[in-house]
Amino acid sequence: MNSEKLTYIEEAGLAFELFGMTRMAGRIMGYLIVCDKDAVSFNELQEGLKASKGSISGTTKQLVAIGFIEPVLLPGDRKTYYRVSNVDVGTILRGRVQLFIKFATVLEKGRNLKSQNDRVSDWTLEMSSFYRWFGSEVEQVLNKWETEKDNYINDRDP
Amino acid sequence: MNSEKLTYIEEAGLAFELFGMTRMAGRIMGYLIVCDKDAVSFNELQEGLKASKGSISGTTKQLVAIGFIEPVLLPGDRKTYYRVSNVDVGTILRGRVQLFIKFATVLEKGRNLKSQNDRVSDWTLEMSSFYRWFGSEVEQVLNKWETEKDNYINDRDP
DNA sequence: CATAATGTTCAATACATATTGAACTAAATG
DNA sequence: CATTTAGTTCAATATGTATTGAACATTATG
Repeated sequence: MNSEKLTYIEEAGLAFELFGMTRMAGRIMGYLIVCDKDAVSFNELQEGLKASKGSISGTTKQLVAIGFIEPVLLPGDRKTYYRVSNVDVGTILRGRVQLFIKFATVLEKGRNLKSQNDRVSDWTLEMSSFYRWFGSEVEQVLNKWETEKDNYINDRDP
Repeated sequence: MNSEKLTYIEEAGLAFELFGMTRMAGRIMGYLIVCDKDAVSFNELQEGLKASKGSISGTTKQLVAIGFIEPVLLPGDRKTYYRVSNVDVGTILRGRVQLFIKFATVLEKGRNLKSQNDRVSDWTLEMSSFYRWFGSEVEQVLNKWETEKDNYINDRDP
C-alpha cells in the first residue's frame, strides 16, 4: 500500500464524516476500494488501518447493516473477508430524500403550533410540500437513469 | 410561550442536528417559527432559549451566513432582530446535491489510484456518473416545481 | 485437553466541538 | 464624562461519541 493510497484512505474518512458516517467507516471503504483485492480479511483491515479490533468489528457491522459492504466467507477458511457492495445509487439517494422530507416536515410541524398564519407559515408549508413532491420526482429520475445511464458512464479504458 | 411550543423547539434542535447543523441553530429556527412574531430580538432569543449570549451570537451569525435567517433593523432602535428568511427550497437542495457529488467523487477518486479496473471500479464510476447527472436533472425538476407548485401546496385555510 | 485463531463486547479513554460565562468593545444616552 | 445598552470574543467547560484495549466467547487444530 503506497503512501498515495494511505493519504487517500484518510481523505475517504473525512468524506464519510461529511456524509454523516464515521471516519473509520470511510477508512474501511477507502481501503477496500484502493487495495486491488476482491475481498479483504478482518485482520488485514486491522493491520492496514492500524486500528483496534473493536473498532474494526463495530464499524464493519455498521457498514454491513447499511449495505455499503458485505461479508465474504470461503469454504475451509475461518476468517471473514469484506468487500464493497454494489449498493444501488437509488437506495442511497432515497435514504437522503427521506431525511429531507423529515427535516421539512419538522419545520412545517411548527406551523401547526402557531396561532396565526403568516409569512413563516407560508414558507414552512412550501418547504414540506416541495420535498414531499420532490420525493416522487426522484423516482421518475431514477427510472430515467436506468434507461439512459449507458450514455453517461464513460470508462477511462473503453 | 406554552409548553407544547417549548417541546417543539427542542425537537427542531434535534432535526437540525440530523441535518448536520447544531442543536442551538435548530432551537433558534424553532423559536422564530412558533413565536408568532415577525422578528425577534437577540435578547428575547437569549431569554426564551435560556442560552448564553455567546451561543446566540455565534449561532445567529452562522444562520445568517447560510441564509436561514436574516437580521432586521429598525430605525431608532439599537437592537438587532432576526427572522426566518424565505430561503429558496432550490438553494437548500443544490447545496445537498453538491455534497452528494463531492461524496461520490471521492469514491471515484479511489478508482484512479487502483492498478487495475475491477468490480469496485465500475461501481465508483457509476456512483460519480449518476450523481453528476442527477445534479443537472435536479435543475429541471426545480423549474418544473416553479411552474406547477400551485397544484401541490394546499393551505389549511384556503 | 491445551493451544491458537478469529472475532465480540464493553468499560475506559481520547477527542472534537457545542456551549458557557466573564471580560471586552462600541455606541448611545443622560 | 459616566453609565447603560447591545453584542462580540475567546478561553474554559461540558457533552457526546468514536476509538481503544483488555477480557471474554467460540471454534478449530494438533
